[in-house]
Amino acid sequence: MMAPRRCEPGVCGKCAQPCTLGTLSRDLELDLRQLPELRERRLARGDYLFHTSGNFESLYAVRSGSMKVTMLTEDGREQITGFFLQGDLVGLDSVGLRQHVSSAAALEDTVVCELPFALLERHGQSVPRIQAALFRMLSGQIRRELSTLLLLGSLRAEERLAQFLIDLAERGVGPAECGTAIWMPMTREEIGSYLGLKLETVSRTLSKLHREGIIEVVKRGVRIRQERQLRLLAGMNPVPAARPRALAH
Amino acid sequence: MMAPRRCEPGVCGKCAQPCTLGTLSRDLELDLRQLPELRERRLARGDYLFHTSGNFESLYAVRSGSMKVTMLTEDGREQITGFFLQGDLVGLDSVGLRQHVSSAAALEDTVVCELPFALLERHGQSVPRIQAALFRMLSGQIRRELSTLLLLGSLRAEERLAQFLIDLAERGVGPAECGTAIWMPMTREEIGSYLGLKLETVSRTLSKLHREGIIEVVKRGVRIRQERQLRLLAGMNPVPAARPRALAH
DNA sequence: CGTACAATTGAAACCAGTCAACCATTGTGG
DNA sequence: CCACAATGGTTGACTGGTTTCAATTGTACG
Repeated sequence: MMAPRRCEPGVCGKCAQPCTLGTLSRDLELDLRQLPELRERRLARGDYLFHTSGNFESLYAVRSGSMKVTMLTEDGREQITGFFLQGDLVGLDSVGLRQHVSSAAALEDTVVCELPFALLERHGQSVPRIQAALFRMLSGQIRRELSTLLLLGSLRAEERLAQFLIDLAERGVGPAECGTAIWMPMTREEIGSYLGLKLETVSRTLSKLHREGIIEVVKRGVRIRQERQLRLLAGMNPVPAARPRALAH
Repeated sequence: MMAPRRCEPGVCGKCAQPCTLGTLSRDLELDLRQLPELRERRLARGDYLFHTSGNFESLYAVRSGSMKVTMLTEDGREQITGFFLQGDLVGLDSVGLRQHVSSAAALEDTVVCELPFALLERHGQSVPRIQAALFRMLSGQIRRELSTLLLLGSLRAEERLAQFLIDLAERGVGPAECGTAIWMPMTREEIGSYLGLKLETVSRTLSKLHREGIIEVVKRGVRIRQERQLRLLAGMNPVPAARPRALAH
């Protein structure tokens, strides 16, 4: 029922079969083929890829499955700062530091490719195109966070959810339109943590959107019924933007 | 009355007198001395350094004064995504793109040093230390935004203001303590835009903190009276963190 | 089968937003 | 020089969206 995710070709090091490396596969494809050091890691739901304060050594490209990245506030509460789906790059927030500032856990069975940052840095030094690609990835992360920042700063619950759903949809296959199915691998509480809402509010708001016929919700599956209405709620132009991948990660 | 700002030595290109370049002066000091291309720009309050959709070409280091960076939501509202004080680097959010995704305006009379990004990129290519410094700056921006994200996602008005004030204080001279004076070059509305609050709420909350004797507010000047209480409100440990510069920008 | 977890829904409390009035400061033009 | 408008700030009363607390149902997994 739920949509399969985009799968761009590209072979990364030791992975036998073709795998998706998202931005990386676009930006570094040719050069990545030549990197022999890429390791693969398999995670079950709940497994941590790294923890806050652990040594930072690698970025991770999500091959399949999905992850959440969390941070702790100084007084001990946990908040999700991003969801990472197939093709996304995890770990950019700790570049330049010895230790991770966040933790990453799998939301479901997940496979990632490990990209040692020292290696990327070294290659960036000799290949301008790779250095530029690394800059692009870092600044891309900045912009995704800025989108979330705008969302948290000025939108109401309904609008946040609408934007969240459209973002999830557009990170799947093709543009979000009527009938598009969205798979949400995270709990209501996790959605709330990311959107700055309580789980009850998430549940209530999803129910409301369902009741109004804008979406159809069945557990963690959502189907868009009135794309136009949903975009309107999200404060977006009715016409899909030129470059989708706007929010989250 | 208000505290002077930290002033690290370092000479940047054409600027005759020593100037503060913040992170840059720490990371690139030696190499920057050799760059002849650095231009200086002077802005009056309200002047824009760049606009959304304008060509992205340079980063800007704030020598004196302060700036605000704003973004537009798709439905046209404006939100401030960061304040930049002396020594901060403006423009990182558009690295890797042709056009700026944000606008930057001076909050008061301000002087900035222009750092053409192509130049930095070129130098990063030949000098590993500079490439690493650029990575650090980009990832530093990511982490500052993540702090703001946590703030917007889980704190109440009072807590947001407390954290905002401590951040402003610590970006001044030395640690925030009782008696520390803070200068806020922005309006209540601008503070609210950044913190996800309405200007009335900002005003009311500042008044409340004043009434409780935690701070003293006189127009745009604030003096910390009960540091411990303020940190408590901000959800911070009473003891100042090892590395201050946590939030905002 | 029962425990644990996820999700839904209702009712009441509360925090922040909205609307509005008022004051202080600044700058402009008659 | 004064009048007046524009801007920034403060405060009050009211409204409303979200949170909080609580009860209930459904679902997965041992």
